[in-house]
Amino acid sequence: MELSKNYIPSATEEKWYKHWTDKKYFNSHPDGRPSYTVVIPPPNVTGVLHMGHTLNETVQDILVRKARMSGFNACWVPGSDHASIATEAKVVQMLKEQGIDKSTLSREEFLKYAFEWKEKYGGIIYSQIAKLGCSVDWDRTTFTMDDHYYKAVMKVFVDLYNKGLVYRGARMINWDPAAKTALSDEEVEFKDIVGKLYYLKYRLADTSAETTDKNESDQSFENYITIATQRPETIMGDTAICVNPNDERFAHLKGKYAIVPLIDRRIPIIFDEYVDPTFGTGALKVTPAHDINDYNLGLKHNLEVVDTLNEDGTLSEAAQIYVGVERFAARKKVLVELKEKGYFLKEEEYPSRLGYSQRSGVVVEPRISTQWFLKMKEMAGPALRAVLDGEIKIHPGEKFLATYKYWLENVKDWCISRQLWWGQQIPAWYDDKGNVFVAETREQAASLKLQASRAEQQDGESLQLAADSLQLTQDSDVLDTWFSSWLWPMEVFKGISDPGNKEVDYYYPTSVLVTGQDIIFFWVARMIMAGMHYKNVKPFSDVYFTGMVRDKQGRKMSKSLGNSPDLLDLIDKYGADAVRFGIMISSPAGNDLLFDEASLEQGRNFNNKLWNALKLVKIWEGRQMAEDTKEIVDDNFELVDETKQLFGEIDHLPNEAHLDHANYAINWFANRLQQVRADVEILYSQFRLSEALKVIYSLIWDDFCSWYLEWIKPGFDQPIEDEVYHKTIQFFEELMQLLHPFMPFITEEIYHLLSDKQDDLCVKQFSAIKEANHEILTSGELLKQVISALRDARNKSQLKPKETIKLFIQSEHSEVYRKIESILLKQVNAETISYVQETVANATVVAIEKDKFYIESERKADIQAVKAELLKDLEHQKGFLQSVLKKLSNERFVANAKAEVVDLEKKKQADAEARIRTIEESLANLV
RNA sequence: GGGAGCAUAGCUCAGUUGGUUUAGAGCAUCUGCCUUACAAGCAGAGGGUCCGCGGUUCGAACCCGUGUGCUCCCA
Repeated sequence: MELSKNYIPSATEEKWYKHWTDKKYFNSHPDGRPSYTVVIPPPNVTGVLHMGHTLNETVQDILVRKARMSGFNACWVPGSDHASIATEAKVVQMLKEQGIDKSTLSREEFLKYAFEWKEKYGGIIYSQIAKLGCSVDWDRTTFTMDDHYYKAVMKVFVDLYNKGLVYRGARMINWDPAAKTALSDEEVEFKDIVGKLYYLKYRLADTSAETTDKNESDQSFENYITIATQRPETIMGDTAICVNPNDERFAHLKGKYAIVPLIDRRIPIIFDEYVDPTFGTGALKVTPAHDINDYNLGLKHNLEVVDTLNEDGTLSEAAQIYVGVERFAARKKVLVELKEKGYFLKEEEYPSRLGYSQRSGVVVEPRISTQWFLKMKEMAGPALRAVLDGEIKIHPGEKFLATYKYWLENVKDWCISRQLWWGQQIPAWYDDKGNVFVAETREQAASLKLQASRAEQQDGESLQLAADSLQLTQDSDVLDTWFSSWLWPMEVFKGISDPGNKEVDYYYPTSVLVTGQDIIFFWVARMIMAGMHYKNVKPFSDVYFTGMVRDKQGRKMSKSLGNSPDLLDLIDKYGADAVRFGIMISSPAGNDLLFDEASLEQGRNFNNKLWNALKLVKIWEGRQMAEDTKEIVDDNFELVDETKQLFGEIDHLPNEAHLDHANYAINWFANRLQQVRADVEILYSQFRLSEALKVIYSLIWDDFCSWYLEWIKPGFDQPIEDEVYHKTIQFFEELMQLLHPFMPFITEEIYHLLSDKQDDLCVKQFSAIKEANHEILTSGELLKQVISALRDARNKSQLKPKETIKLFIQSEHSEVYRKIESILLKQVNAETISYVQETVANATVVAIEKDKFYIESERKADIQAVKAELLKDLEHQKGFLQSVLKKLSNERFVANAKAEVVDLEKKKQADAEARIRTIEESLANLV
């Protein structure tokens, strides 16, 4: 079969993904095997996968595929969440473009449009997940608004309400004036800004007169108090001025009143230690409706609450002036008027922080509003314990444990209601008197009301009203999306809607949760809360936090910066395997990763390397020697003596040495493979996937391609021994298996091209790892070292690759080199190798350990260059010896250090001395 | 303001309980090669005050203190 020059990903990716899904390899059903369960962090239904998702999904796929190939019943559940605010905003926008105003629609009509929109665009994200090669069980795809999921959310809400954990009340909440909904504390992002502090004069009211004189505003400001504020547009909501009781400057104002500028409201001057006398002027204007701290002051001092803002952020009737003007425009107008009327003193720059809505991006308005809340203190305890006790392990732990702990210990109640339509409508019903009945259905709510009225009036006669005739109105708000996604690890297996079912018993708790560190509170902590509350069992054993994906310059990827590449474009350009490789190789666990397309190029090059190695091996196919099929190496990779003899007796073997050195190479690589497999296993267990990939990459590129294949490569047009060929195919297959979780497509493709297969790599189980033989590994390292040093010497002597050399080896253990002679011969392009006892004159000399290698060639050796090289090495060795001697001559070192350490230093000394002798002898020879 | 993390080659990072041949890798750079799988490649090389200062120790990239710089979280 003719193989293309380069690997073409597009040709194979679709084919294999279809094959895997047709074979139902990704579908999981409970069985006797241990489960390995992962639930996808549901991307929101409106979106497309960005680079952060790509990293995330790749990590999960690696873990899941590895588990699937290691005896586990791997189950990866895909899905998406309904993203209340984001989706509603998009649907509203779409309707607007069609000339439809949301306010003209009924709830039902709007939801019909929203579901249509979801059907149309919700699938994009799934096709991207598939493109990336993710081995999810598509039959389990879950959406947070699915019927069973909806019911589960209702059930949980009602249950928590009945337990007294969910309550309704008027509180200061974060209000998004663009989305016109409440937000939770976590949905507010604070940004540093340079704000302005405006100093304003408030006249003091004349205490002698009960009512203020209309003419007062014309009077000069003889008696006034100066306040500093960042929000002059809120002065119309002022209901007090507060000063510190210990501040002597204001002591005389006790019991006095001040007049709010522009609207002439008379407000008391109150005293509270909350006020910092050193900030601003030491006098604080108190606006209980528009600041959380002022709100608390208001509660304490029984102040009036004047809400001067509408839900869309414009000034309300209560403001009296500039009604209907947007808040920031109003600020400008108010300032102008304050200046005109002489209330304005000065302004200064002031570094501050402002809260922005995570969803709409507008400045969040603190607002008093009646909302539904979940008590968090009660939920936090078990969630904290599960992590602190180590039941759930966080990776990387040192970074996030403290954050997690702090949040849970200081958590405030969670505002769970949203003034939106897209989402689970709150299952609370009100009667005309404002009584609330919380139940999963209207009927149950009605019967609750019936019961309540029965309890109230014993008279049964008036209660003939049927439940359905009761005029109940359902709460028009929906629940925060996170109030549904916190049930995710349970409800994807219907653990809430159908508790105790077979599936949830088998798959829960899940194995690992892979997600971004930015949703540690939004989602991770709350999932742990829900899991502990409803199952009293952790939702997952490990949490793996990936870092943020940034661009090359370290900036966060964002739509506004336009620095986030399109995933499908990248896959088109480099192939899915290369994208996976690129993002993983540059992604140290838990650290942010600087995304650079160069790493994808590296991935594509790696694909190509694999492809070319395949081509080389395929050239040998059919060129194998018809041969006795006897094994040449046994299970321990040792050469079987019998086989050795057998080959020795076969006269048509063209190059006995070739088999000999091929056997050496096979033995070495077999052990090297086992060694790396063991290393990779440890790295997996520590979630150090980036390093695992690096190790595998190097094993394939360096050890397999650059060394092993070169060592066993037969001469041009020469045949290859059947056994060497098959052993090589086997190695190649094992390497593909090892790499498969990281780069599933090309590995499956090559696996099948190497030889005819009935099975698929995707589900091929890993064999047990064998203990590697360190002797052969060390020997291989020495061989590599010798080859590299001799090649370096050739380079430095400016020998062309084609020019041959005569190599003389002076060693006390020449048998070591005789065993690998033919490899050495080929690798350094020597025409002969001889063993000598004496130095060889006028040759380039290379000293390695205690052995000396002389290179003789047509080209005269550059004695000066060789000498300089040796002197440099000598200096280094002497310096090293010095440091060792310094330690050994230190009595306290010898007395205190462990015996092994001292012995090691002694060995270092002996080795260094031997090397120095070798170098000095070589130098002497040069003169 | 409170807390956490980080600082090692030009860049991105490893470096396990302090001792493992006077610090390792990948990428980038430089030199030489179109060598019969691969120039998206091969062979080789150079490159470090382990952020500064102080301490503990026989011995510190590693432990402690301190300063500086960066990042993140929280208020």
